Amino acid sequence: MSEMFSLSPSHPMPLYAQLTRAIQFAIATGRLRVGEQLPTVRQLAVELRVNANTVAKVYTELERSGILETRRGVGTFVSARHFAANHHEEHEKHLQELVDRFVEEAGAMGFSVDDLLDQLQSRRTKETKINV
Amino acid sequence: MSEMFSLSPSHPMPLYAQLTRAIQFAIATGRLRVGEQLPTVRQLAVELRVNANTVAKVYTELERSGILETRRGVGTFVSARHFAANHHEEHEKHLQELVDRFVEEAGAMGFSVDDLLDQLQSRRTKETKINV
DNA sequence: TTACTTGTACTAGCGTCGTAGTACAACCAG
DNA sequence: CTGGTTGTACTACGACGCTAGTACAAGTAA
Repeated sequence: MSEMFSLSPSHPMPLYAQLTRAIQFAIATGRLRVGEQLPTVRQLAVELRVNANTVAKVYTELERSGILETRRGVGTFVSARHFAANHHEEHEKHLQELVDRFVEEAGAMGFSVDDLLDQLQSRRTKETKINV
Repeated sequence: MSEMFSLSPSHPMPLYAQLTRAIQFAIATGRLRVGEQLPTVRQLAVELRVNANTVAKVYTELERSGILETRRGVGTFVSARHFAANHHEEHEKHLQELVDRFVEEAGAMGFSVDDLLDQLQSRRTKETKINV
């Protein structure tokens, strides 16, 4: 494990957000598997040259989302619960919220839902998306 | 013109952003037509109980985007240039950027483009969207 | 030119957010 | 129990963004 994740302090996106995304992405793409242990808060903090609290906040937040599971004195792990049966409902809800925001923003710019559909359609055929 | 726009100071979205959206939306829906004059910076500031500078910044920004046109000593108007022939390319570019962000965010959450398409599809049939 | 309108530039204050520092609490292994 | 690990709570500082205040510049109309 040379470098688990990588952050750019100069990037406008805050460190904690970058790390959150990185972890979610790693799980979604299978680079982190269910049950697997993540680096220690301090360990990852040193590696990323970041305060331990920043890492801890990310872990806490992801635990709240049900993605991670943490045991004091042991470590933090990729949760199995998140991938259980009832997970679908929650996940679906997130998707709905995301699309809500998206449609709203697009509307303010004068785009219709159909415009968005067209754009997305062209992407579907053009690119080969990473499959989880 | 009782109240051109309305803002919520308590809303987390900053005033300038609210106003920007409101103006864009008014133009997109035809409530403000090409060539029409907008309220004066100070006039609108008083009406919205906001500093004149806040309104001015919004006007300036929208002028940069080519949506408005301002003439000193006269006022600010809805630009015709923005709706010219070459406007389409630029507008299309904005749409692409928006969709880029969208797909990226969704990807981080583990959603595929097809998932997004499904969600959007259901919205298209469910709601009757405002047509510009 | 002069009076009055318009938008603009500069500055300061305030709040919020992100991050780091430090000290604490829970847990495991011996 | 004891030493060392783990995550956690609290606090404070710095930076940035948003808004307001004030003074200025450019244009119009008489």
